[in-house]
Amino acid sequence: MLSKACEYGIKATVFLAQQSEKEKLANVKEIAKAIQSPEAFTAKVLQQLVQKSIIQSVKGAQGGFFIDKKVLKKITLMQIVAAIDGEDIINNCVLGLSHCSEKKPCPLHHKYKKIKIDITNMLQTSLVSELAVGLTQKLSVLTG
Amino acid sequence: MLSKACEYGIKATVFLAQQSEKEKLANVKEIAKAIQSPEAFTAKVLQQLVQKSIIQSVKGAQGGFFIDKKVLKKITLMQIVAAIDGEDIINNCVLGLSHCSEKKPCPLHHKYKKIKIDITNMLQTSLVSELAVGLTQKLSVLTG
DNA sequence: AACAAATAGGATAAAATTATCCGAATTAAA
DNA sequence: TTTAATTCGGATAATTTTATCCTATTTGTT
Repeated sequence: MLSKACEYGIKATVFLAQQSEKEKLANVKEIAKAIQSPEAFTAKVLQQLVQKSIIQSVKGAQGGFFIDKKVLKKITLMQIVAAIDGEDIINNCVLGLSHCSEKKPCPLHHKYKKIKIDITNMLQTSLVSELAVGLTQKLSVLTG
Repeated sequence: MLSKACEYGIKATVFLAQQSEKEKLANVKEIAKAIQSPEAFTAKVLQQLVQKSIIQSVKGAQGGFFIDKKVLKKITLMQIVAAIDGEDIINNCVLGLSHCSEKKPCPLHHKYKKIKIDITNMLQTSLVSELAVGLTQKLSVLTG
């Protein structure tokens, strides 16, 4: 469903959102520890998110990553997924047909349609900030 | 979501169901052509399905694959997915946590719960025979 | 009996994904 | 000004997935 890179990206962003609420930077080492992910690989994912302006970075000693407070409340999961995995998850046919459509549907098209819409909705309406609140309130976890 | 192998497996089985209704065998070449998949790789997938007794094979000249009429009407997509990809799609956490649960949920757990149930239902209630009927009636296609 | 058409299955190759390593650039702190 | 911490980005490696190739075996047909 989601690539490992994307899973890391989502978890890292939620963690960063939590830190940014406290006006804190977090560096790769802290992030990788918080989400139990390989450090170097996580660094690559963070780079992608910086390039797409979803998160921001500060170079040099005492540097790290953070999320701009102005945009923090508007970041959706869809933005992260699109940045890392692209929009395949929303566009692609469940059986891999290139031109699956209402007119020329694959055998599973109609049965899968609603699921795809639900996934799209989940990604588009889930705010990173909201997930971070749940984390802070210990209603959810990033590891285990 | 589904691996390529699994996509081929589902399409091949639906095609075979269609052929088996007509009491026809189909060999790898015919199947691969019908579902536009690489022949040798498709052969491997078919082998897996034979091993799990989802389809049957006839060796030697004029041989090929078919589905036993007695079980044809009972084969679900879940059986095929489980045979090829395993049950990860049903069991795994959307963010990759090993022990994601109601008690210790990942940040997306509750939002993803219903989707996972819907996917499970789709796979468990979709009969290969039913999908084959749609194909025969030209309500759906396996290629494109 | 010989041949040709098939599946079975092991070995190998190619491609994609995941992961690591290292050097350059940046910047705060000593 | 030097040093240390850090991101950036390129190169490389490991693993998994996808795909191909080849040989043995089976079996219908000639």
